[in-house]
Amino acid sequence: MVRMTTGQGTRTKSGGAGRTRGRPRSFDRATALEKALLAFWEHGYEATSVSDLTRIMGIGAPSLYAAFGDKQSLFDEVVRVYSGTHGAFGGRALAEEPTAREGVARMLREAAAEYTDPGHPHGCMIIHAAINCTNPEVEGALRERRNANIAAIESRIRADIAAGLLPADTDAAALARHTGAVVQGMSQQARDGARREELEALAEIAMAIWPHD
Amino acid sequence: MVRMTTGQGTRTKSGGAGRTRGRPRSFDRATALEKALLAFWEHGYEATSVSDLTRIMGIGAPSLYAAFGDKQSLFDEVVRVYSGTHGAFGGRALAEEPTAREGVARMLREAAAEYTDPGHPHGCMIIHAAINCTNPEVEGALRERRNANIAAIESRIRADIAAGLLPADTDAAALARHTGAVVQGMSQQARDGARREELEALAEIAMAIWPHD
DNA sequence: CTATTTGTCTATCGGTCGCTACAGAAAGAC
DNA sequence: GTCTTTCTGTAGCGACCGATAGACAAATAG
Repeated sequence: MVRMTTGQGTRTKSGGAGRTRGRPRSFDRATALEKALLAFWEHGYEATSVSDLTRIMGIGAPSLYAAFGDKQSLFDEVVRVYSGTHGAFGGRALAEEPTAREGVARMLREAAAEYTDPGHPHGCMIIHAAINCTNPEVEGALRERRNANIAAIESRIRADIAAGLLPADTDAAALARHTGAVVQGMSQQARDGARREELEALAEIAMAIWPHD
Repeated sequence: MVRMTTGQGTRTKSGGAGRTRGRPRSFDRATALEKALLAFWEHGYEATSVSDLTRIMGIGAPSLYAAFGDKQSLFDEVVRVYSGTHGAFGGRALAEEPTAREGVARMLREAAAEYTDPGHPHGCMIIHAAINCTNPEVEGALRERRNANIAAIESRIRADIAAGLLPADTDAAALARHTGAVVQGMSQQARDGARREELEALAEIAMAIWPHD
């Protein structure tokens, strides 16, 4: 296998002038990271081997370890990238819509589209990438992110209760858990082959539990 | 490690009189199968190694392979046992309650209890044991069971529509998918540490989408 | 140029995976 | 008793796991 030897990789931290010292990296770090993201998303943390990663990223194992640390720190970085891109629609919806109800409605609508997008693996990586995992740190990190997402929904609902937009006796925790469960179930069903319209119909039904207009 | 040598294992197929020929099995097959079930339930198919299994089941690897075939057929048998015991509450609820609504309500109520039972691993084995799995047969087998469960809910709803117990324009497929999503989300949250009362509150909210009494 | 620094390549490490060959042990058949 | 059948324990198979040592390549610094 012939690979490029004329290094034209991106300069990290090059503030315009100063190039780094030694031999330049022969691959684009961000591109390789995106490849790793897709692999982890599709197969999960443990089912994606370092050998899979080096093949998909197009680099050798020593390059991977030099650029990203070990497999676990590569995965950590992938999770951070995912949370800021494909996984950010929920937080955006809650932050940008005027009410919790509209925020959740948009979250579910966008989840139906995102989780079935043919351009990338189906479902949510945070929900599925470390389910059957022998590494408790990796498993726990994603669990905390899932619970944090539910807590964010609950917090948004509490804000609406405080603002008088929802009845004072609303069970914010249970309502948030319900929303989280619907999202998690939608992700599972997207992985199991559900189509976008099916998830949209599911989401619409789920919204019926909210106070109607 | 000293193990029993006086064979008193169960006689398979012994119709009362005729014992089988050679050396009797030194362990109880059903008990060992139950141990394997708990291990697979807790850690999933791939994250449970044959070495884990032999240690937990208290037998050597050759005994395991002689009694159960390979790892995959042991798992298949575990799944069948699970579906007939811990995983049977949903089908029972749908079959025994007079309406789909009451069936689903009972299903969700029992799921909250079952998924958080401290006597065994949390959540549903069918939903979680083969998520990050390199074996497509195992992964596909559980996916088919999940989709079959949703189809069973849909079928029960359609029966109520035909009987006039639900409005004729009810979207049975979407309603069934919603129920399935709630169950799957409850299972995930049970794994993530949710308590029984929290899941019960979640389930109660989910029931609000049905026509009220 | 040489010296230094950093990345890539080949080849491999020790460990674990699922699985099994083989010899011996424990039962019934005779 | 001996013969046959079946199960058990040891010991190890080839394949893959995550990770790295060491030699070489490609850049800058002087």
